Amino acid sequence: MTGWEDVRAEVLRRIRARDWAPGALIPGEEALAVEFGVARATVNRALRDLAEAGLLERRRKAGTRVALLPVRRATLEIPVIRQEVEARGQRHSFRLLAMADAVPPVPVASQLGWGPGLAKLYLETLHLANGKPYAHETRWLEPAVLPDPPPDFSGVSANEWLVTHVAYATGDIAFSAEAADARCAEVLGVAPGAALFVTERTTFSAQGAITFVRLVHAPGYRLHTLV
Amino acid sequence: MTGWEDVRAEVLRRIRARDWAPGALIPGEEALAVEFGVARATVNRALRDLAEAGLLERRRKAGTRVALLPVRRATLEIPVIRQEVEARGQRHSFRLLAMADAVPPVPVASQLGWGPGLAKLYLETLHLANGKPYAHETRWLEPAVLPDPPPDFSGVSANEWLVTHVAYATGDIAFSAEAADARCAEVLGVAPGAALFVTERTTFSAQGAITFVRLVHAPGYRLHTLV
DNA sequence: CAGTGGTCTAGACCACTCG
DNA sequence: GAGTGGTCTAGACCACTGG
Repeated sequence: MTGWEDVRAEVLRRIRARDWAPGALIPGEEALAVEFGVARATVNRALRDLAEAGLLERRRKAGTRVALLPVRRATLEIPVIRQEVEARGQRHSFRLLAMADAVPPVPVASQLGWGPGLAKLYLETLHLANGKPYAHETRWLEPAVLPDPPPDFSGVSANEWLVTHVAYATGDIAFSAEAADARCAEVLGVAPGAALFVTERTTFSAQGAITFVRLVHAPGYRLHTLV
Repeated sequence: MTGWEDVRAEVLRRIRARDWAPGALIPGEEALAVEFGVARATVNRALRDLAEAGLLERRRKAGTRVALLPVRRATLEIPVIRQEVEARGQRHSFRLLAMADAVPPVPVASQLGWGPGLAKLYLETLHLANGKPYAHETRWLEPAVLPDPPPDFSGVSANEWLVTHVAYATGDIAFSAEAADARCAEVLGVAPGAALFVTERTTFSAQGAITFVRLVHAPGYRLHTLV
């Protein structure tokens, strides 16, 4: 009946009830373990969870404090586009619009740590949901990560091939709102200047930068947190 | 030398190296504990972490499998606006543009489970960074959560008051791109139709809905994940 | 129903850091 | 230096769920 989730719930209750005010030091793990009648490891698990959520601040020797200004932490799921479309009950397809060796623009190259003037693989893909434009993908890809012969990106989207073959890399994701430029407007079938949701991702492996991808979503796209 | 992070690193290496292919069953905790020469709890901690990151799928009795299409999970930090502005090295200020009792529009009321026709508190705030428009906040607030007398929202932004006084509630966050309407354009000083980044949050406590807030950010706003 | 992960315990040592 | 959280261990029981 008294598991770590119960401990977490009780601690959370005390925080909300301001039994423990923001900024205040709360009792140590040992004391709480005695009070709740559980092992210290159980208390530790509960407090660690609340700390990860941003509600507590823990430091050795200094003890555990209630966060002064709790930073909301939210988790997003970024699925493969095919999954995303199919989760909406629609049929996913895509068209490879362009594929070429080319020198990436300086901002892209510098962000990925690619030397200036080096040619990389450029891919432009239009994703469709039930045959209607869903997202416009432009991608720069380190050709060294590809096998020989390279995969057929007109049969498998680069998006999906990378996830399953160069998986589990680290990276950075940024979201913004941008006005549709001429190319996006044409491809997505919207008016130039329309407000579009943009996702930009850089992906690194231990060997270096793998890819930079920019996804411009069709109007109406919303990104949702879990819970 | 052999902690749970070492175990996680080694498991991650095997996944990346495809020693364990996507979809494949990996050895049980007991077996791995023996192999690595650690306690089962240590293996458990490592595998649980990888499962939370979306790289493994664990089910009792069925065992642990490498995720077929690893869904990228990203964590965002949503700070209080004042912190956000100050983190950029700018000075935060705000102006309370409107405050009134009013009946929220039907979509808002229904999303929050508020009965139709009930009046709530409406707040409209402009946040400034170094005196320049930063974000336009429109908020519907359950008046029952306010103390008597209510806080002075022209002195403390509702954003910040709520975080420190009704903190630690659950909720839902959505992001989208929208064209500036006349009001936003005027307040933020941009052209009507400009592409703006919009954050919408609903917040619930155990007692029910607390608030719905819509933040329209000035152009150039980018939302970034942590690593 | 049997196997796997999920959790708890009691004790221990360690790492960090505050005073 | 000493107090606090971070982690490990060995063993145990439990909960879920696949076959």
